[in-house]
Amino acid sequence: MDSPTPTEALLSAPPFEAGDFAPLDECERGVIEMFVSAADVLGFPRSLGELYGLAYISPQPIHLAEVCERLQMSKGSASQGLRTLRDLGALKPVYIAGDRRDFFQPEIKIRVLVGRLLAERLRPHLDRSSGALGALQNEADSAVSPQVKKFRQERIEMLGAWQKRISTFLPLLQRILR
Amino acid sequence: MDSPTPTEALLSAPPFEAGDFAPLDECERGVIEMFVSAADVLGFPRSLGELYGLAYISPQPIHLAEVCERLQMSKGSASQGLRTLRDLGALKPVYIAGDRRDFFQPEIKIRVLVGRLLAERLRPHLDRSSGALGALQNEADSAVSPQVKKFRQERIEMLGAWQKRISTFLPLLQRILR
DNA sequence: GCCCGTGTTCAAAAAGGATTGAACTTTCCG
DNA sequence: CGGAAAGTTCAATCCTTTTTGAACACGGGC
Repeated sequence: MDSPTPTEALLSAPPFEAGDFAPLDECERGVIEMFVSAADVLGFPRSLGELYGLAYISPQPIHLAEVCERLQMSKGSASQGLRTLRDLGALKPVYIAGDRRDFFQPEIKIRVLVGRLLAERLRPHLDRSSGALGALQNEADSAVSPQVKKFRQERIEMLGAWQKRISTFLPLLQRILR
Repeated sequence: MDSPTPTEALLSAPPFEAGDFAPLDECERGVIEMFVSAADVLGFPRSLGELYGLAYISPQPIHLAEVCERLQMSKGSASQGLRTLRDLGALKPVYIAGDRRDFFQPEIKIRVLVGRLLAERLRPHLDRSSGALGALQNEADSAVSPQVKKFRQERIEMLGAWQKRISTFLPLLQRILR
């Protein structure tokens, strides 16, 4: 597989082994780039942005072999990435009769995407810290001086207020993103 | 500075060189831990969480030497971290007459904090991608088949709608967080 | 001028994540 | 029962970010 005809070498420009899937065109690359950038903003690895981006701009459901070749990504990375996105609810499995491969379509309802994201990211943090807050209140009581004690109580109380605010804001956000 | 009396050695437990500032107590550690966790959620380095957390729970403005010793952080890290947080608007410089050191207090208005964060993180991405969207529309026009062309136009249009939605949502968020 | 306190810079080291690739499992089909 | 196709797993590797530490700048005060 290392001896393409001169014509092939010129036409199928990309210098990697030939395969069954077309290389990305300009438009696909552009869309994927935007999702990579978005993934970056959200602190997700680049590969997740690529995977979702490809799914988003693909008229047909995508599958492992396709993304490996078109995104030039290892099978391991693609497999894990697809699973992560499925667990996140960003990619939905699509059953195709008579085909053993696992196909995926993107979830495109922004409300669902954001909801899952918040549940996955923010919830755990909120839960952890709201649990810790009570203990902190007690710690503050054993402060060195009365002034410091009062200051700490205020600050910790404010922390609680922030959390409550955020907690009440999340459902509201869900409703807004309809 | 390496020969404390036996009593000192036992009382000032922590096994690092003695200094001018008290080690963190339980309460301070707990609060800082929460901000470290929050920094993690937001994708900021741990040290930024520590710095802001210490500032938040400190009745007095903090300064470089103090954070180095109390957080066991190198001068370089602390210096850069303080600057980053100042640039982000999360820490405010405090001038103290007759003292050459740079003191900082935390910004505690959540509206300001969130505003700066969005401006810093989301804006650049939104600007970049809204610029790219136009070009993508054109790319889509040169699609292979009419079906694909239509599909791509729809998807890219939806991308634009998402962005617009987010853009209009940000000012609203600002008003909600009052 | 010289020294000391304060803070910055930046090359190098360390740490932490992401990616790879090869071995492995499972399932289907002949 | 093979064997091929599809997917998973995970230790090793790679890469990016963070942190360190030492050298450097700056600014008074003596």
